[in-house]
Amino acid sequence: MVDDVKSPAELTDLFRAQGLKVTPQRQAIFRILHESEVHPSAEAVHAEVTRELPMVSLRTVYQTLNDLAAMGELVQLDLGTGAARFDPTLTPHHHLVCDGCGRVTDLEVDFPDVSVPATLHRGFTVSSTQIVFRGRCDACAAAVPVHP
Amino acid sequence: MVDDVKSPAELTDLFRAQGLKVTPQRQAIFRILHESEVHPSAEAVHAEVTRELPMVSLRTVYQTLNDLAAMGELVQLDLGTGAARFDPTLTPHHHLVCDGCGRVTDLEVDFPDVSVPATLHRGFTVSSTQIVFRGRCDACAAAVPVHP
DNA sequence: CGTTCATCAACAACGATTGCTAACAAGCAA
DNA sequence: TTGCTTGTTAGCAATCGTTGTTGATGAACG
Ligand SMILES: [Mn+2]
Ligand SMILES: [Mn+2]
Ligand SMILES: [Zn+2]
Ligand SMILES: [Zn+2]
Repeated sequence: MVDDVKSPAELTDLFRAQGLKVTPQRQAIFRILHESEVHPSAEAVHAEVTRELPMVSLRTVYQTLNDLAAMGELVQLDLGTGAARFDPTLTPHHHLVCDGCGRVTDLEVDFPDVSVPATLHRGFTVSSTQIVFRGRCDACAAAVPVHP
Repeated sequence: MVDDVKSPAELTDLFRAQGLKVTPQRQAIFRILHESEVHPSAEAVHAEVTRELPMVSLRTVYQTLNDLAAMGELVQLDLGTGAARFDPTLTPHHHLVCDGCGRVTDLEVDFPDVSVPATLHRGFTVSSTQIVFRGRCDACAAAVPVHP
């Protein structure tokens, strides 16, 4: 079972409960995240939002995404693709990252053997484990047969 | 057996073979990388270099680190710690990243079970697998006992 | 020694993100 | 409804890490 980002209605309640106001801009962001199958950057969310509300600033999008991440309703990923990616899937999972187009795909597989051996952790306390498989997605592999 | 960055002498030969000149600045960078136990950022390398050669510009450091990375003699890591880190250990391995101080520690352990199941890779071709354990190093765990 | 290339300084510029602030508008009370 | 209060927004400046540009200088290599 996958723990996804809450529905726009639930996020609305949550924001009100935190004393935050629920604006049309925020509601649009809630909706976009809830419907998103990808791992959008702030820019990408902004591009979506401005299709409905052309005047929303990128600043506002960052603000709301940060608020959601701070509440734990959204996961911020830094995968070395330039911009941070926001993940509406809250359950811990891993990722395939395409070096060609930057596409991020979920890998919902548990690797129970992956942990730091007690003899090697030297006092380090692990709070999260991220596995990133880098390579090329089907589309990018087809586009560049041999050499770039 | 660990495949480390080549010695200053070897890198000197390599640069000459590529038609690149070997300057005191570059030699200092070669030496620093060869002696480094950490995963320095370009800034950190620059700070070291300027202890010997105070006039070396950060631009030159970036240039040389990029040259080395392009030759495959140095690995550039993006671990979400702000600046890129340069890794003198060339053998594939994994990392512990401290969320407190940004320290990066090697984990030279092989996890043979970590791979993308054939039923799930959907045409994705994996070229590298990175495992990052995030958490707190001993020093940072001690510094922040309960709450920040 | 002469050619070539690297370096330097001093910038500007970049992309991603955050800080600042004046103007605005949502929420609430009367 | 009206008006007040306060959170929110848009717009812009600024930040950080990194790269591009310039032209003058100097060093490396053959
Ligand atoms: Mn994901
Ligand atoms: Mn390493
Ligand atoms: Zn791709
Ligand atoms: Zn630490």
